[in-house]
Amino acid sequence: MRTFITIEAVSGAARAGRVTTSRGGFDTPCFMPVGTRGSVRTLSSEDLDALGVEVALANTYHLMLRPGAETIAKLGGIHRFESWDGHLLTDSGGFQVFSLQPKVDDDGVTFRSTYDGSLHRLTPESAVAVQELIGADIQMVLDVCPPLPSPPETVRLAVERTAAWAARARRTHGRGERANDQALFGIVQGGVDPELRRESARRTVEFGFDGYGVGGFSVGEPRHEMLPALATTLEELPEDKPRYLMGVGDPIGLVEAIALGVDMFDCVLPTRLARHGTVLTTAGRLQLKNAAFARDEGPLDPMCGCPVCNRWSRAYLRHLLQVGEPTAARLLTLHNVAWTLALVGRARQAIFDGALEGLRAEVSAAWGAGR
RNA sequence: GGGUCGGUGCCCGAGUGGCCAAAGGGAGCAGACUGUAAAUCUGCCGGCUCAGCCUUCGGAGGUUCGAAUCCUCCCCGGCCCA
Repeated sequence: MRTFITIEAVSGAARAGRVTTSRGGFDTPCFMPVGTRGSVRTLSSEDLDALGVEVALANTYHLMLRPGAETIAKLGGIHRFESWDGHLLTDSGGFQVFSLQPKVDDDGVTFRSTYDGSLHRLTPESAVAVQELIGADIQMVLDVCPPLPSPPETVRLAVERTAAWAARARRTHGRGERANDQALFGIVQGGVDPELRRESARRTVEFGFDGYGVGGFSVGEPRHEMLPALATTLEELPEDKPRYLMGVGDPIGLVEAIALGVDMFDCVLPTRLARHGTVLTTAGRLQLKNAAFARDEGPLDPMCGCPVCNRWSRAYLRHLLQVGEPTAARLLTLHNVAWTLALVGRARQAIFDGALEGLRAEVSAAWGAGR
């Protein structure tokens, strides 16, 4: 089946539609809460169901090390393993190229396991093979993601290698037993140079992927440098394929990118902030640890209808945080994910209603100065 | 009653003549976090009219140019003996 179709363009560049995969459809724009080991850490698959998460993201890097792709395959694949019926996207491990500072050469990457220090190798071909074994619905090609700022030649090299690796991944994909049910996304690089982005996008599109990831952002660059480069990228990506901005998840970033036409996002920010006590609200970020909330009986966000806001007070949740209860991390994660999902849902509706500008203004006002 | 070890900043706990307002934890306060090595990291944390001064290391005296550190007595704990 392995087909991806975005329904119709609505309201100029911004679109809202439905992507179809072998597991059914999901709405776009959509947000994927990111989990290190295949789940969202403090949340279970059951929680994700309850929250209405459409696509979950798992990390190839971790799964190939523990429990190992072969083990997951033996156990019937990642969906069965995690008891997750929704869509599942695996990151190729390319981000580790950036965050774990491994050795990168023309053929692939070598890195050390953060579990036991052992050496491992990932190539465009093996990354695809591992993801097929895991059984992800949507797989990402192995790419090179340099930090920003980086010298022009570094960004250039990342674009070249990513393109070469895309070609190799494309050739490899589909050879596995279940590969026909699985989609493969290419990834665009190019730093904050709009024209290099354009070039990278064009070259990636030539390989004819099922969807396109936009990587290399959210690595330290200011928003005013990201958006122009993102804009030219999107101009080159086909409108009938999902466009996936990797690693962006702050409220302004989400809404601005959606306005430019992005369909999918993933980000650790909502879950990490939650674990550290920062709460996403309609009025902006809220540092729940602040003493000011010790006796605040109100909900985290009066405008939020999530299960946490419906039941517990800021005072209680802050207390859990102060005494180090793991429940605090879980409850706040539940809220932050629900809140982010609701924001993206509002954006989706706003596109249909032609009211995206209003939402942009609202989010910009609440989250303006900070990030 | 005798012996012995000890009483340090909100708490725990280093320090045993100057480099000590006093290590290090914890707590508290504030902040960061964007394809998760991150339940992590950073800053502040006696007071003030703040490159200096004042008040602090159980209490009171004393030795010394100078003491949380040495001496004397006292108060309070732990342990051992009676």
